[in-house]
Amino acid sequence: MNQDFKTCKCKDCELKELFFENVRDNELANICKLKQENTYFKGEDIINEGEEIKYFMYLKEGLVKLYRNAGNRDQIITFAGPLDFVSILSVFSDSNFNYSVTALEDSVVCCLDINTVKQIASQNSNFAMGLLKKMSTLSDNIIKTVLDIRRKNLRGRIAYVLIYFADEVYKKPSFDLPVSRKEIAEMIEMTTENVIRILSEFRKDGILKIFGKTIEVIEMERLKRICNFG
Amino acid sequence: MNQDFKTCKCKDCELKELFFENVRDNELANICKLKQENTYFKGEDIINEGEEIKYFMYLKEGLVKLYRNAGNRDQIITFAGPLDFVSILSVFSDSNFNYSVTALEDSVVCCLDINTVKQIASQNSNFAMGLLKKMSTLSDNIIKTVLDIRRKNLRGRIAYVLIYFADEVYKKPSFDLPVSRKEIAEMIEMTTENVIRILSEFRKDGILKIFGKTIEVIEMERLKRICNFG
DNA sequence: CGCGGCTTTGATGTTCATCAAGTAAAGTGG
DNA sequence: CCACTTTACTTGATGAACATCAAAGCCGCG
Repeated sequence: MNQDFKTCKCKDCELKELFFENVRDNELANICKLKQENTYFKGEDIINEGEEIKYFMYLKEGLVKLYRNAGNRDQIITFAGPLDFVSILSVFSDSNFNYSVTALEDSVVCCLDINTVKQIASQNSNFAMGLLKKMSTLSDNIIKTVLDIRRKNLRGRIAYVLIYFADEVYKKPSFDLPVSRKEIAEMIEMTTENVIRILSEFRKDGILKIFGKTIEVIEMERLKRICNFG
Repeated sequence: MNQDFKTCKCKDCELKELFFENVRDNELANICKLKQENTYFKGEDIINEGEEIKYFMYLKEGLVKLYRNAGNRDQIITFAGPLDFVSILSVFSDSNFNYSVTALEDSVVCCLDINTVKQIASQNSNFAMGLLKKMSTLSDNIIKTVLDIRRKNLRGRIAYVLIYFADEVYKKPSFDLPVSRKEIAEMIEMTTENVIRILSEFRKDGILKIFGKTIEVIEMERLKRICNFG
Protein backbone atom coordinates (compact mmCIF):
# COMPACT_ATOMS: atom_id res chain seq x y z
CA MET A 1 0.00 0.00 0.00
CA ASN A 2 2.72 2.33 0.99
CA GLN A 3 4.46 1.20 -2.13
CA ASP A 4 1.59 2.28 -4.33
CA PHE A 5 1.42 5.50 -2.52
CA LYS A 6 5.03 6.29 -3.13
CA THR A 7 5.07 5.45 -6.80
CA CYS A 8 1.89 7.32 -7.67
CA LYS A 9 3.15 10.67 -6.38
CA CYS A 10 -0.31 11.82 -5.44
CA LYS A 11 1.13 13.26 -2.31
CA ASP A 12 3.14 15.72 -4.37
CA CYS A 13 0.42 16.45 -6.89
CA GLU A 14 -0.44 20.15 -7.12
CA LEU A 15 -4.03 19.17 -6.70
CA LYS A 16 -3.36 18.00 -3.20
CA GLU A 17 -2.52 21.48 -1.99
CA LEU A 18 -5.47 23.01 -3.69
CA PHE A 19 -8.07 20.55 -2.86
CA PHE A 20 -7.07 17.46 -1.00
CA GLU A 21 -5.46 19.46 1.75
CA ASN A 22 -8.02 18.09 4.14
CA VAL A 23 -7.51 14.50 3.11
CA ARG A 24 -5.43 12.40 5.45
CA ASP A 25 -2.47 10.51 4.05
CA ASN A 26 -4.02 7.11 4.48
CA GLU A 27 -7.18 8.29 2.71
CA LEU A 28 -5.10 9.64 -0.11
CA ALA A 29 -3.41 6.28 -0.41
CA ASN A 30 -6.81 4.65 -0.85
CA ILE A 31 -7.66 7.04 -3.62
CA CYS A 32 -4.32 6.43 -5.28
CA LYS A 33 -4.75 2.72 -5.42
CA LEU A 34 -7.70 3.03 -7.76
CA LYS A 35 -6.56 6.01 -9.71
CA GLN A 36 -5.86 6.09 -13.41
CA GLU A 37 -4.50 8.80 -15.60
CA ASN A 38 -5.68 9.08 -19.21
CA THR A 39 -4.46 11.15 -22.11
CA TYR A 40 -6.90 12.40 -24.73
CA PHE A 41 -5.96 14.01 -27.98
CA LYS A 42 -7.62 17.11 -29.36
CA GLY A 43 -11.10 16.22 -30.55
CA GLU A 44 -11.38 13.01 -28.53
CA ASP A 45 -14.40 12.35 -26.36
CA ILE A 46 -13.77 12.06 -22.64
CA ILE A 47 -17.32 11.66 -21.41
CA ASN A 48 -20.47 10.82 -23.36
CA GLU A 49 -23.86 12.05 -22.23
CA GLY A 50 -25.80 9.27 -20.53
CA GLU A 51 -22.74 7.30 -19.42
CA GLU A 52 -22.63 5.96 -15.90
CA ILE A 53 -20.52 8.03 -13.53
CA LYS A 54 -17.71 5.80 -12.34
CA TYR A 55 -14.93 8.26 -11.80
CA PHE A 56 -14.38 11.56 -10.19
CA MET A 57 -12.38 13.27 -12.91
CA TYR A 58 -10.21 16.31 -12.90
CA LEU A 59 -8.10 17.85 -15.59
CA LYS A 60 -4.35 17.93 -15.09
CA GLU A 61 -3.51 19.51 -18.42
CA GLY A 62 -5.35 20.82 -21.45
CA LEU A 63 -8.69 22.36 -22.24
CA VAL A 64 -12.08 20.68 -22.63
CA LYS A 65 -15.64 21.66 -23.40
CA LEU A 66 -18.68 20.52 -21.43
CA TYR A 67 -21.76 20.39 -23.60
CA ARG A 68 -25.10 18.75 -24.03
CA ASN A 69 -27.13 17.69 -26.99
CA ALA A 70 -30.38 19.57 -27.48
CA GLY A 71 -32.46 18.51 -30.44
CA ASN A 72 -30.31 18.64 -33.53
CA ARG A 73 -27.87 21.02 -32.00
CA ASP A 74 -25.21 21.01 -29.27
CA GLN A 75 -25.12 23.57 -26.48
CA ILE A 76 -21.79 24.30 -24.82
CA ILE A 77 -22.27 24.65 -21.07
CA THR A 78 -18.77 25.73 -20.08
CA PHE A 79 -15.07 25.11 -20.61
CA ALA A 80 -12.66 23.58 -18.12
CA GLY A 81 -8.92 23.99 -17.78
CA PRO A 82 -6.13 22.56 -15.60
CA LEU A 83 -7.22 21.63 -12.08
CA ASP A 84 -10.87 21.99 -12.90
CA PHE A 85 -13.25 19.20 -12.00
CA VAL A 86 -14.74 17.85 -15.13
CA SER A 87 -17.26 15.55 -13.55
CA ILE A 88 -18.40 17.73 -10.69
CA LEU A 89 -21.76 18.83 -12.04
CA SER A 90 -23.82 15.65 -11.81
CA VAL A 91 -21.63 13.61 -9.51
CA PHE A 92 -23.72 14.09 -6.41
CA SER A 93 -27.14 14.40 -7.96
CA ASP A 94 -27.25 11.73 -10.59
CA SER A 95 -25.81 8.34 -11.43
CA ASN A 96 -25.30 9.17 -15.10
CA PHE A 97 -23.77 12.12 -16.85
CA ASN A 98 -26.26 14.49 -18.41
CA TYR A 99 -23.57 16.21 -20.47
CA SER A 100 -20.58 15.29 -22.61
CA VAL A 101 -16.96 16.32 -22.39
CA THR A 102 -14.57 16.58 -25.36
CA ALA A 103 -10.93 17.64 -25.48
CA LEU A 104 -10.29 20.94 -27.28
CA GLU A 105 -6.57 20.57 -26.74
CA ASP A 106 -4.52 17.49 -25.86
CA SER A 107 -5.54 16.80 -22.29
CA VAL A 108 -4.54 14.68 -19.33
CA VAL A 109 -7.33 13.56 -17.04
CA CYS A 110 -6.89 12.01 -13.62
CA CYS A 111 -9.70 9.57 -12.78
CA LEU A 112 -10.40 8.69 -9.17
CA ASP A 113 -12.81 5.96 -8.17
CA ILE A 114 -16.09 7.71 -7.43
CA ASN A 115 -17.09 5.42 -4.59
CA THR A 116 -13.83 5.95 -2.79
CA VAL A 117 -14.19 9.71 -3.14
CA LYS A 118 -17.76 9.60 -1.87
CA GLN A 119 -16.77 7.39 1.01
CA ILE A 120 -14.02 9.76 2.04
CA ALA A 121 -16.39 12.69 1.73
CA SER A 122 -18.82 11.00 4.07
CA GLN A 123 -16.07 10.38 6.63
CA ASN A 124 -14.07 13.54 6.29
CA SER A 125 -16.31 16.55 6.50
CA ASN A 126 -13.61 19.09 5.76
CA PHE A 127 -13.11 17.36 2.47
CA ALA A 128 -16.87 17.41 1.88
CA MET A 129 -16.96 21.11 2.68
CA GLY A 130 -14.22 21.69 0.12
CA LEU A 131 -16.28 19.86 -2.48
CA LEU A 132 -19.31 21.91 -1.53
CA LYS A 133 -17.48 25.17 -1.99
CA LYS A 134 -15.89 24.12 -5.26
CA MET A 135 -19.16 22.93 -6.71
CA SER A 136 -21.03 25.97 -5.53
CA THR A 137 -18.51 28.28 -7.16
CA LEU A 138 -18.64 26.42 -10.44
CA SER A 139 -22.44 26.33 -10.58
CA ASP A 140 -22.73 29.99 -9.67
CA ASN A 141 -20.34 30.82 -12.45
CA ILE A 142 -22.17 28.82 -15.08
CA ILE A 143 -25.52 30.32 -14.09
CA LYS A 144 -24.12 33.83 -14.07
CA THR A 145 -22.50 33.39 -17.47
CA VAL A 146 -25.61 31.97 -19.13
CA LEU A 147 -27.77 34.78 -17.73
CA ASP A 148 -25.21 37.40 -18.74
CA ILE A 149 -25.03 36.14 -22.28
CA ARG A 150 -28.71 35.66 -22.88
CA ARG A 151 -29.55 39.30 -22.30
CA LYS A 152 -27.05 40.60 -24.84
CA ASN A 153 -27.49 41.13 -28.54
CA LEU A 154 -25.27 39.24 -30.97
CA ARG A 155 -22.46 41.78 -31.06
CA GLY A 156 -22.41 41.88 -27.29
CA ARG A 157 -22.23 38.09 -27.13
CA ILE A 158 -19.30 37.84 -29.50
CA ALA A 159 -17.53 40.55 -27.52
CA TYR A 160 -18.21 38.57 -24.34
CA VAL A 161 -16.64 35.43 -25.79
CA LEU A 162 -13.56 37.23 -27.05
CA ILE A 163 -13.04 38.94 -23.71
CA TYR A 164 -13.52 35.60 -21.98
CA PHE A 165 -10.72 33.97 -23.97
CA ALA A 166 -8.43 36.99 -23.76
CA ASP A 167 -8.88 37.70 -20.05
CA GLU A 168 -9.87 34.42 -18.41
CA VAL A 169 -8.28 31.67 -20.46
CA TYR A 170 -5.16 33.02 -22.17
CA LYS A 171 -4.66 36.21 -20.18
CA LYS A 172 -3.35 38.11 -23.18
CA PRO A 173 -4.96 40.02 -26.07
CA SER A 174 -3.57 37.68 -28.77
CA PHE A 175 -4.51 34.04 -28.79
CA ASP A 176 -5.47 31.08 -30.92
CA LEU A 177 -9.15 30.23 -30.68
CA PRO A 178 -9.46 26.68 -29.32
CA VAL A 179 -12.91 26.40 -30.86
CA SER A 180 -14.48 26.58 -34.29
CA ARG A 181 -16.93 29.30 -35.34
CA LYS A 182 -19.62 26.67 -35.01
CA GLU A 183 -18.64 25.98 -31.40
CA ILE A 184 -18.75 29.67 -30.56
CA ALA A 185 -22.27 29.65 -31.98
CA GLU A 186 -23.16 26.68 -29.75
CA MET A 187 -21.81 28.52 -26.75
CA ILE A 188 -23.84 31.70 -27.17
CA GLU A 189 -26.90 30.44 -29.02
CA MET A 190 -26.60 31.98 -32.45
CA THR A 191 -25.91 30.80 -35.99
CA THR A 192 -22.42 30.06 -37.33
CA GLU A 193 -22.98 32.55 -40.16
CA ASN A 194 -23.61 35.38 -37.74
CA VAL A 195 -20.57 34.52 -35.63
CA ILE A 196 -18.48 34.91 -38.79
CA ARG A 197 -20.30 38.03 -39.92
CA ILE A 198 -19.81 39.82 -36.64
CA LEU A 199 -16.18 38.80 -36.32
CA SER A 200 -15.69 40.29 -39.79
CA GLU A 201 -17.45 43.47 -38.71
CA PHE A 202 -15.14 43.78 -35.73
CA ARG A 203 -12.18 43.27 -38.05
CA LYS A 204 -13.42 45.93 -40.47
CA ASP A 205 -13.99 48.30 -37.55
CA GLY A 206 -10.37 47.82 -36.46
CA ILE A 207 -11.31 46.22 -33.15
CA LEU A 208 -9.64 42.91 -34.03
CA LYS A 209 -7.14 41.34 -36.34
CA ILE A 210 -8.05 37.87 -37.53
CA PHE A 211 -5.88 35.24 -39.20
CA GLY A 212 -7.94 32.07 -39.26
CA LYS A 213 -8.10 30.92 -35.67
CA THR A 214 -5.65 33.53 -34.47
CA ILE A 215 -7.28 36.56 -32.91
CA GLU A 216 -5.59 39.75 -31.85
CA VAL A 217 -7.68 42.20 -29.88
CA ILE A 218 -6.58 45.70 -30.87
CA GLU A 219 -9.13 47.86 -29.07
CA MET A 220 -10.02 46.09 -25.85
CA GLU A 221 -11.80 49.10 -24.36
CA ARG A 222 -14.13 49.36 -27.30
CA LEU A 223 -14.80 45.63 -27.15
CA LYS A 224 -15.72 45.95 -23.49
CA ARG A 225 -18.11 48.78 -24.24
CA ILE A 226 -19.78 46.63 -26.90
CA CYS A 227 -19.99 43.79 -24.40
CA ASN A 228 -21.51 45.93 -21.66
CA PHE A 229 -23.98 47.86 -23.74
CA GLY A 230 -24.80 45.20 -26.31
CA MET B 1 -30.85 24.24 26.38
CA ASN B 2 -33.13 21.28 26.48
CA GLN B 3 -35.88 23.72 27.19
CA ASP B 4 -35.29 25.62 24.01
CA PHE B 5 -35.14 22.43 22.14
CA LYS B 6 -38.48 21.28 23.37
CA THR B 7 -40.33 24.51 22.74
CA CYS B 8 -39.00 25.04 19.25
CA LYS B 9 -40.32 21.77 17.88
CA CYS B 10 -37.51 21.50 15.36
CA LYS B 11 -37.30 17.86 16.20
CA ASP B 12 -40.76 17.35 14.75
CA CYS B 13 -40.33 19.66 11.79
CA GLU B 14 -40.97 17.97 8.48
CA LEU B 15 -37.66 19.35 7.34
CA LYS B 16 -35.86 17.17 9.79
CA GLU B 17 -36.90 13.99 8.09
CA LEU B 18 -36.07 15.31 4.69
CA PHE B 19 -32.85 16.91 5.39
CA PHE B 20 -31.61 17.02 8.93
CA GLU B 21 -31.96 13.29 9.29
CA ASN B 22 -28.22 13.05 9.72
CA VAL B 23 -28.05 15.74 12.33
CA ARG B 24 -27.68 14.54 15.89
CA ASP B 25 -30.14 15.78 18.49
CA ASN B 26 -27.63 17.91 20.32
CA GLU B 27 -26.58 19.53 17.05
CA LEU B 28 -30.18 20.24 16.20
CA ALA B 29 -30.58 21.89 19.57
CA ASN B 30 -27.71 24.23 18.73
CA ILE B 31 -29.36 25.19 15.49
CA CYS B 32 -32.66 25.75 17.24
CA LYS B 33 -31.25 28.15 19.74
CA LEU B 34 -30.39 30.65 17.04
CA LYS B 35 -33.32 30.03 14.75
CA GLN B 36 -35.95 32.54 13.80
CA GLU B 37 -39.07 32.19 11.75
CA ASN B 38 -40.27 35.11 9.64
CA THR B 39 -43.48 35.70 7.74
CA TYR B 40 -43.45 37.70 4.53
CA PHE B 41 -46.50 38.95 2.68
CA LYS B 42 -46.94 38.71 -1.03
CA GLY B 43 -44.65 41.19 -2.72
CA GLU B 44 -42.32 41.61 0.25
CA ASP B 45 -38.55 41.30 -0.19
CA ILE B 46 -36.89 38.46 1.67
CA ILE B 47 -33.35 38.88 0.43
CA ASN B 48 -31.76 41.82 -1.35
CA GLU B 49 -28.90 41.34 -3.78
CA GLY B 50 -25.59 42.27 -2.18
CA GLU B 51 -26.71 41.59 1.39
CA GLU B 52 -24.42 39.69 3.69
CA ILE B 53 -25.34 36.05 4.12
CA LYS B 54 -26.13 35.58 7.79
CA TYR B 55 -28.75 32.87 7.66
CA PHE B 56 -29.30 29.57 6.05
CA MET B 57 -32.89 30.01 4.93
CA TYR B 58 -35.51 27.55 3.87
CA LEU B 59 -39.11 28.04 2.93
CA LYS B 60 -41.75 26.45 5.14
CA GLU B 61 -44.74 27.77 3.25
CA GLY B 62 -45.41 29.88 0.19
CA LEU B 63 -43.77 30.62 -3.12
CA VAL B 64 -40.87 32.95 -3.87
CA LYS B 65 -38.85 34.08 -6.87
CA LEU B 66 -35.06 34.18 -7.01
CA TYR B 67 -33.84 36.87 -9.39
CA ARG B 68 -30.99 39.18 -10.15
CA ASN B 69 -30.77 42.67 -11.49
CA ALA B 70 -29.13 42.99 -14.89
CA GLY B 71 -28.83 46.48 -16.26
CA ASN B 72 -32.26 48.07 -16.24
CA ARG B 73 -34.03 44.75 -16.16
CA ASP B 74 -34.54 41.86 -13.73
CA GLN B 75 -33.86 38.26 -14.65
CA ILE B 76 -35.72 35.54 -12.78
CA ILE B 77 -33.38 32.64 -12.02
CA THR B 78 -35.86 30.21 -10.53
CA PHE B 79 -38.81 29.79 -8.18
CA ALA B 80 -38.81 28.05 -4.82
CA GLY B 81 -41.62 26.40 -2.93
CA PRO B 82 -42.11 24.70 0.46
CA LEU B 83 -39.02 22.94 1.78
CA ASP B 84 -36.77 24.49 -0.79
CA PHE B 85 -33.59 26.16 0.31
CA VAL B 86 -33.77 29.77 -0.58
CA SER B 87 -30.22 30.70 0.28
CA ILE B 88 -28.43 27.65 -0.99
CA LEU B 89 -26.95 29.06 -4.17
CA SER B 90 -24.26 31.36 -2.87
CA VAL B 91 -24.02 30.13 0.71
CA PHE B 92 -20.85 28.16 0.23
CA SER B 93 -19.17 30.20 -2.46
CA ASP B 94 -19.71 33.76 -1.40
CA SER B 95 -20.22 35.91 1.67
CA ASN B 96 -22.91 38.05 0.06
CA PHE B 97 -25.99 37.21 -1.94
CA ASN B 98 -25.68 37.78 -5.65
CA TYR B 99 -29.42 37.49 -6.15
CA SER B 100 -32.63 38.72 -4.54
CA VAL B 101 -35.62 36.81 -3.22
CA THR B 102 -39.19 38.15 -3.13
CA ALA B 103 -42.40 36.49 -1.96
CA LEU B 104 -44.92 35.74 -4.70
CA GLU B 105 -47.37 34.39 -2.17
CA ASP B 106 -47.48 34.87 1.60
CA SER B 107 -44.49 32.90 2.81
CA VAL B 108 -42.95 31.59 6.00
CA VAL B 109 -39.18 31.38 6.10
CA CYS B 110 -37.11 29.57 8.71
CA CYS B 111 -33.74 31.23 9.26
CA LEU B 112 -30.90 29.25 10.79
CA ASP B 113 -27.64 30.82 11.85
CA ILE B 114 -25.25 30.25 8.97
CA ASN B 115 -22.17 29.76 11.10
CA THR B 116 -23.83 27.07 13.15
CA VAL B 117 -24.91 25.27 10.00
CA LYS B 118 -21.42 25.49 8.54
CA GLN B 119 -19.90 24.30 11.74
CA ILE B 120 -22.16 21.29 11.90
CA ALA B 121 -21.45 20.54 8.24
CA SER B 122 -17.75 20.50 8.98
CA GLN B 123 -18.22 18.10 11.87
CA ASN B 124 -20.95 15.88 10.50
CA SER B 125 -20.05 14.66 7.05
CA ASN B 126 -23.35 12.93 6.40
CA PHE B 127 -25.02 16.25 6.83
CA ALA B 128 -22.47 17.82 4.48
CA MET B 129 -23.13 15.09 1.92
CA GLY B 130 -26.83 15.84 2.13
CA LEU B 131 -26.13 19.49 1.43
CA LEU B 132 -23.91 18.52 -1.46
CA LYS B 133 -26.59 16.41 -3.04
CA LYS B 134 -29.32 19.00 -2.54
CA MET B 135 -27.25 21.79 -3.96
CA SER B 136 -26.10 19.71 -6.87
CA THR B 137 -29.68 18.83 -7.79
CA LEU B 138 -30.82 22.44 -7.60
CA SER B 139 -27.94 23.78 -9.68
CA ASP B 140 -28.35 21.06 -12.29
CA ASN B 141 -31.99 21.94 -12.58
CA ILE B 142 -31.42 25.65 -13.00
CA ILE B 143 -28.76 25.08 -15.63
CA LYS B 144 -30.93 22.61 -17.51
CA THR B 145 -33.92 24.95 -17.46
CA VAL B 146 -31.99 27.98 -18.66
CA LEU B 147 -30.42 26.01 -21.50
CA ASP B 148 -33.76 24.47 -22.44
CA ILE B 149 -35.47 27.83 -22.61
CA ARG B 150 -32.82 29.71 -24.49
CA ARG B 151 -32.98 27.45 -27.51
CA LYS B 152 -36.72 27.84 -27.99
CA ASN B 153 -38.61 30.47 -29.94
CA LEU B 154 -41.09 32.70 -28.13
CA ARG B 155 -44.10 30.41 -28.54
CA GLY B 156 -42.06 27.48 -27.27
CA ARG B 157 -40.94 29.49 -24.25
CA ILE B 158 -44.44 30.51 -23.27
CA ALA B 159 -45.55 26.90 -23.64
CA TYR B 160 -42.65 25.84 -21.41
CA VAL B 161 -43.69 28.26 -18.67
CA LEU B 162 -47.33 27.21 -18.77
CA ILE B 163 -46.40 23.54 -18.61
CA TYR B 164 -44.04 24.30 -15.74
CA PHE B 165 -46.81 25.86 -13.66
CA ALA B 166 -49.39 23.25 -14.61
CA ASP B 167 -47.19 20.19 -14.09
CA GLU B 168 -44.52 21.14 -11.59
CA VAL B 169 -46.02 23.77 -9.34
CA TYR B 170 -49.79 23.32 -9.23
CA LYS B 171 -50.08 19.81 -10.67
CA LYS B 172 -53.33 20.58 -12.44
CA PRO B 173 -54.28 22.19 -15.77
CA SER B 174 -56.12 25.13 -14.19
CA PHE B 175 -54.29 27.53 -11.95
CA ASP B 176 -53.82 31.14 -10.97
CA LEU B 177 -50.59 32.58 -12.28
CA PRO B 178 -48.48 33.68 -9.30
CA VAL B 179 -46.59 36.10 -11.53
CA SER B 180 -47.35 39.08 -13.74
CA ARG B 181 -46.88 39.07 -17.51
CA LYS B 182 -43.81 41.18 -16.90
CA GLU B 183 -42.34 38.56 -14.58
CA ILE B 184 -42.94 35.84 -17.14
CA ALA B 185 -41.00 38.01 -19.56
CA GLU B 186 -38.16 38.31 -17.05
CA MET B 187 -38.10 34.57 -16.64
CA ILE B 188 -37.73 33.70 -20.33
CA GLU B 189 -36.04 36.78 -21.71
CA MET B 190 -38.65 38.39 -23.89
CA THR B 191 -40.79 41.54 -23.85
CA THR B 192 -43.98 41.88 -21.83
CA GLU B 193 -45.89 42.75 -25.01
CA ASN B 194 -44.93 39.50 -26.65
CA VAL B 195 -45.86 37.46 -23.58
CA ILE B 196 -49.34 38.95 -23.80
CA ARG B 197 -49.52 38.60 -27.56
CA ILE B 198 -48.63 34.92 -27.52
CA LEU B 199 -50.95 34.14 -24.62
CA SER B 200 -53.71 35.76 -26.68
CA GLU B 201 -52.74 33.66 -29.70
CA PHE B 202 -52.96 30.50 -27.62
CA ARG B 203 -56.36 31.63 -26.40
CA LYS B 204 -57.59 32.31 -29.94
CA ASP B 205 -56.25 28.91 -31.03
CA GLY B 206 -58.29 27.23 -28.29
CA ILE B 207 -55.23 25.94 -26.45
CA LEU B 208 -55.99 27.98 -23.32
CA LYS B 209 -58.71 29.86 -21.55
CA ILE B 210 -57.60 33.04 -19.85
CA PHE B 211 -59.39 35.14 -17.23
CA GLY B 212 -56.83 37.65 -15.99
CA LYS B 213 -54.36 35.65 -13.96
CA THR B 214 -56.39 32.47 -14.16
CA ILE B 215 -55.20 30.06 -16.82
CA GLU B 216 -56.91 26.90 -17.93
CA VAL B 217 -54.97 24.65 -20.26
CA ILE B 218 -57.44 23.02 -22.65
CA GLU B 219 -55.14 21.24 -25.06
CA MET B 220 -52.12 20.10 -23.10
CA GLU B 221 -50.84 17.80 -25.83
CA ARG B 222 -50.76 20.60 -28.35
CA LEU B 223 -49.01 22.84 -25.84
CA LYS B 224 -46.37 20.18 -25.32
CA ARG B 225 -45.80 19.89 -29.04
CA ILE B 226 -45.33 23.64 -29.26
CA CYS B 227 -42.91 23.45 -26.36
CA ASN B 228 -40.88 20.63 -27.89
CA PHE B 229 -40.74 21.87 -31.44
CA GLY B 230 -40.65 25.61 -30.77
C1' DC C 1 -7.02 14.05 -56.13
C1' DG C 2 -11.51 14.46 -54.32
C1' DC C 3 -14.51 14.45 -50.48
C1' DG C 4 -16.46 16.45 -46.36
C1' DG C 5 -16.33 19.76 -42.99
C1' DC C 6 -15.22 24.57 -41.93
C1' DT C 7 -15.39 29.32 -43.40
C1' DT C 8 -17.09 33.32 -45.82
C1' DT C 9 -20.36 36.59 -48.15
C1' DG C 10 -24.71 38.00 -50.07
C1' DA C 11 -29.77 37.98 -50.67
C1' DT C 12 -34.12 37.18 -48.58
C1' DG C 13 -37.72 36.61 -45.29
C1' DT C 14 -39.28 35.82 -40.52
C1' DT C 15 -39.24 36.76 -35.91
C1' DC C 16 -39.08 39.74 -32.54
C1' DA C 17 -38.40 44.39 -30.04
C1' DT C 18 -39.82 48.94 -30.00
C1' DC C 19 -43.02 52.62 -30.11
C1' DA C 20 -47.57 54.33 -29.45
C1' DA C 21 -52.07 54.58 -27.49
C1' DG C 22 -55.65 53.06 -24.92
C1' DT C 23 -58.26 50.20 -21.34
C1' DA C 24 -58.52 47.89 -17.04
C1' DA C 25 -57.13 47.12 -12.39
C1' DA C 26 -54.98 48.17 -8.16
C1' DG C 27 -53.10 50.94 -4.81
C1' DT C 28 -53.09 55.93 -2.26
C1' DG C 29 -54.48 59.88 0.12
C1' DG C 30 -58.13 63.07 1.30
C1' DC D 1 -65.57 55.80 -0.10
C1' DC D 2 -64.34 58.36 -4.00
C1' DA D 3 -61.04 60.89 -6.93
C1' DC D 4 -56.43 60.38 -8.25
C1' DT D 5 -52.22 58.17 -9.50
C1' DT D 6 -49.81 54.54 -10.71
C1' DT D 7 -49.06 50.03 -12.41
C1' DA D 8 -50.62 46.15 -15.19
C1' DC D 9 -52.57 44.66 -19.35
C1' DT D 10 -53.77 44.73 -24.34
C1' DT D 11 -53.59 45.59 -29.44
C1' DG D 12 -51.71 47.47 -33.62
C1' DA D 13 -48.13 49.43 -36.65
C1' DT D 14 -43.34 49.68 -37.83
C1' DG D 15 -38.61 48.69 -38.35
C1' DA D 16 -34.45 46.35 -36.75
C1' DA D 17 -32.22 42.23 -35.63
C1' DC D 18 -31.55 37.85 -36.70
C1' DA D 19 -32.13 33.11 -39.04
C1' DT D 20 -32.32 30.83 -43.21
C1' DC D 21 -31.05 29.70 -47.79
C1' DA D 22 -27.74 29.63 -51.40
C1' DA D 23 -23.20 29.57 -53.49
C1' DA D 24 -18.45 29.46 -53.50
C1' DG D 25 -13.59 29.16 -51.65
C1' DC D 26 -10.62 26.90 -48.40
C1' DC D 27 -8.30 23.37 -45.82
C1' DG D 28 -7.09 18.92 -44.04
C1' DC D 29 -7.15 14.13 -44.69
C1' DG D 30 -7.74 9.54 -46.54
